[in-house]
Amino acid sequence: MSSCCAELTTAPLSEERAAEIAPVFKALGDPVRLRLLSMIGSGAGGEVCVCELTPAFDLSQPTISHHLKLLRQAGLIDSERRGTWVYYRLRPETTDMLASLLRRPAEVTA
Amino acid sequence: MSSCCAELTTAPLSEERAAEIAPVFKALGDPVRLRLLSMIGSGAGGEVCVCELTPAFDLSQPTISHHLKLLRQAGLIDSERRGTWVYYRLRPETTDMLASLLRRPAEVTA
DNA sequence: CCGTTGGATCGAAGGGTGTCAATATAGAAA
DNA sequence: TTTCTATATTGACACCCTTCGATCCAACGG
Repeated sequence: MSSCCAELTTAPLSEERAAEIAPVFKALGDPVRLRLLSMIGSGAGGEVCVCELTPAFDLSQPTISHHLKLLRQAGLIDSERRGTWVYYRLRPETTDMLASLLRRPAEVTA
Repeated sequence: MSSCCAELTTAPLSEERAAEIAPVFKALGDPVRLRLLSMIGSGAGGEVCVCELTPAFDLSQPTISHHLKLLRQAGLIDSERRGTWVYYRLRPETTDMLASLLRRPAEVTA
């Protein structure tokens, strides 16, 4: 899973690589998941308890749990159970990979 | 549509901003559209003719046209008709916005 | 052991998405 | 105008996705 050098603007993506990346963007393509990810990513200590996420939305607990599962399956977050509670944290490798994919090659002094 | 400073990892996204951004990621959440975007983004002269895109896939012409429409509605590409042909080009402001949103704040010298 | 609480999973309902064949539209050429 | 070619739009179908209530599982406290 190479993650270098503005792939989007330098060469056409291979079919395989596109199939690999698309699901990650798809996971980001929902407002609830986007907010969940930003809450997790900006959480103090780098992690957030589910018990803090669920009440922040006007959605049922199973729905939030479902969205968290999708984010985890996309490789965007990780979870860890400690006692009764479950904590989620960002996986920066994944967001970094997407960011570098979208970045433009440094202005060819047009 | 502010686009500064690693919003994802610094503060929770507002409901409104999440609703604004999610559709753009959603447009990227399909392998065909990702490949289309990368072909357009890496096209010589900054633009690519539809007549070059359509035969590159094992899909019908209406299907490609549909995906291009979605990418355009998401603000990721623009189209221009010149004579019989239609040319698509990248809108870098949009991909730049996404990239900066995903970027991490420069390592707090952990 | 039992009851309670945090979280995940299941199953179903409703709306959305990707794909196609058929058709429509825009421009060039005859 | 008539015809041909390049894209876009329409309508239909199968599948997927978000959401919920109901239920299950794991961990702690009596």
